[in-house]
Amino acid sequence: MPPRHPGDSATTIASIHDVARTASVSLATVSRVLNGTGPVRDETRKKVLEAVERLGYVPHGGARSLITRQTRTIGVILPDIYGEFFSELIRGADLAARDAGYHLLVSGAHSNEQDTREVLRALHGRVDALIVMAPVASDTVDRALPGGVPVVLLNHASRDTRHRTIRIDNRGGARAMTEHLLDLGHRRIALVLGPPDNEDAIERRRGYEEALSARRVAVDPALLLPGDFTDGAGERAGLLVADLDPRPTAVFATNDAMAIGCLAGLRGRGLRVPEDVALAGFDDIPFSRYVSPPLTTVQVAISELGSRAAARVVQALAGTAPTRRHELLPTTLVVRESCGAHRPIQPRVPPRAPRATAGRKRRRQ
Amino acid sequence: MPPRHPGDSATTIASIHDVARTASVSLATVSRVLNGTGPVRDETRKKVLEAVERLGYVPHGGARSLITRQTRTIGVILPDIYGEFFSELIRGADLAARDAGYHLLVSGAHSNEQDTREVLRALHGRVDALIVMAPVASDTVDRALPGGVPVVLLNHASRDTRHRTIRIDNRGGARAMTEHLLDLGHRRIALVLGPPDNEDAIERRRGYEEALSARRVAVDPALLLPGDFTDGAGERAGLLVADLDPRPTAVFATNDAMAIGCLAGLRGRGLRVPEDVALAGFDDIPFSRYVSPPLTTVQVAISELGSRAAARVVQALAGTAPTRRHELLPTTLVVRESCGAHRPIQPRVPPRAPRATAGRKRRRQ
DNA sequence: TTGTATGCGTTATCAT
DNA sequence: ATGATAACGCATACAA
Repeated sequence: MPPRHPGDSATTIASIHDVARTASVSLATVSRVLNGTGPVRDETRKKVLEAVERLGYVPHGGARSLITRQTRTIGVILPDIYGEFFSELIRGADLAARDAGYHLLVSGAHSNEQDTREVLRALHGRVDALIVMAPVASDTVDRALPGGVPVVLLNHASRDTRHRTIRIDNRGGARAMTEHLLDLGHRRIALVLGPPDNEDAIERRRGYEEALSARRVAVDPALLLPGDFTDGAGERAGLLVADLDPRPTAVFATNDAMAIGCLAGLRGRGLRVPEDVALAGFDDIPFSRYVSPPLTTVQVAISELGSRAAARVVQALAGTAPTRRHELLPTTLVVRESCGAHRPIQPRVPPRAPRATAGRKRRRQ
Repeated sequence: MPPRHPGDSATTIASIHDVARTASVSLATVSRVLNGTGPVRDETRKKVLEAVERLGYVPHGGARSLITRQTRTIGVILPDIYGEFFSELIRGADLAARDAGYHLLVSGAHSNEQDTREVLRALHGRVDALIVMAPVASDTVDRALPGGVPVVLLNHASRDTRHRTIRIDNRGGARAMTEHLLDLGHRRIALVLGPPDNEDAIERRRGYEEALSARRVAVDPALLLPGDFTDGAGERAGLLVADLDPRPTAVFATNDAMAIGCLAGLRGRGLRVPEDVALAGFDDIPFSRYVSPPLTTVQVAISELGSRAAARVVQALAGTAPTRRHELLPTTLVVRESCGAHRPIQPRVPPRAPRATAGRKRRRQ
């Protein structure tokens, strides 16, 4: 072997063969030392370790996974929505995955099924399990995936899939919020909708309708405002609400981004929140407590959704604890001030109770 | 081969061998058909494709990458900070990576070097290139990585590394903001610091100090408030500012999360923004325009940071366009209302200009 | 146009 | 305690 140039070292990668040759032992011995399998004499071990150090040897994960038949990687497929939500989801999943010694292979932004299917195929042999949030049919997953790969579907529409699913209790949360507004005396409650084909949006709307029906309040189609989960749509909805006649006394935006946009829209029309119009959101993103007035919303433990998903596939991989297939993640009503339930704090006057602005939480379900 | 049970299909995965046998051709032919390499008779191709379909065969990415020596995957290593920032970064990187036919393998939350090093090692053979944002020494990367892997360091401290780097112009942005506040007549400008060991935080502070020095304004240590990039720290800083004597006339928080928290803190002490204290942030997260008053801040094109990073490693992989090693991403001053530059909008009175609330942007550098 | 044989870097099986 | 060798699933140089 010719002597290496300084710059060469960057391009020459040592394999287990090189280590074996340098240490004058066999491949098997090197492997044993590195993986702690089988007995090795202390002296031999030292020789091997020295060679490893000298050569800067790092095992090739790809080759290893070919024979061990596991990649220690979990694939995550996400739809194309951005913002707080996904960073939290990935964060939660990464934490749980790392705890179990797994990596995360994320792939986002998939609009159509065809696209998603290709990504699924490309992932075969690169991941041990999958967390899928994209809006794909359950059997599409089966088709694209060559079996044996545990899958957990996040917020998936159909309940009758054989795959594991975890869903946020969107309906229950929306129901709780609507009931809360009804309790405050509101009867004309506008709802800012999400994307028509979005499962979360559909469920939240359903919860709203259920709550109204249960109280014998008619669902007025004129109060159903279009939206798409972006703040821009919320702002437009706010303007619409201001012009509605008779004007709704409350607005329930099906996510916080729209609620915050809506606040700007209402303000733009000179309306005060909550004095003129009560406002509520959904998600409890971190900044919802910093808008003024602080936003009443439904808390969703997003990072927990991610971590539970990861935990589920990991335990499926380990073959332990065959928990029930379908899981529902509860939500929490967070009452702040935008709905008018609390007396709004007066500027320049200390609040009556020290922590009066803090969200009071009520567990649901 | 025994007949498969319906349930079996999920556990039995077909390999290229099975396809070859089913189609009565050789392995090579199947490979040729699937990869479009070499000539194949139409009839043979049809046979193979049929077999593929019937067996539900999906190529094994891991095995393939072993021989082709490329995984078509880019590793992303992130530090442990959460929120808007990373979702944007990953989003940008994923978009650019997908465009070039690459996947993203993300791994977050690495506190110490030791931890990071192990992750780096584990990634060998699973990724073709790396985007590293963790606070890790440049030569640690070299050590843990077995060479040949293109790396781009994000917001890395030392400029003298041989690795590619992309840095946000934190210093320039902070300088611009400080100058802006000075232009508005402020002389006592408090600075809410970030984590002491965070490179972005350090650079932002430096920009602040440079701007003051350039104008012959002394840097008062009493105006340097501790922080850690969280909204909680910002809130505490807000309380501190209110109690300072003499009170600063402006507060520059080194990120938006702290600025927003600071707003709450100032409010808690009955101070108005911008009338009593001007306020400015850094990052221009989406919600900074929705707080009231809308936040004056420095815009950072985060998703572009991600996409450029991905683009850089992709082009390094392709061996094209050896762009210069170190890149600086410019920032933009976004003047809204929290700094008092605009006349605050009067509630219930239409603003004088129709778009008076919109942020006015000024390019920098 | 197609098939055979070799190797990618590793672990696992069986000897020794 | 250690070594030789066969897989793992695929691509490819070479032969036919």
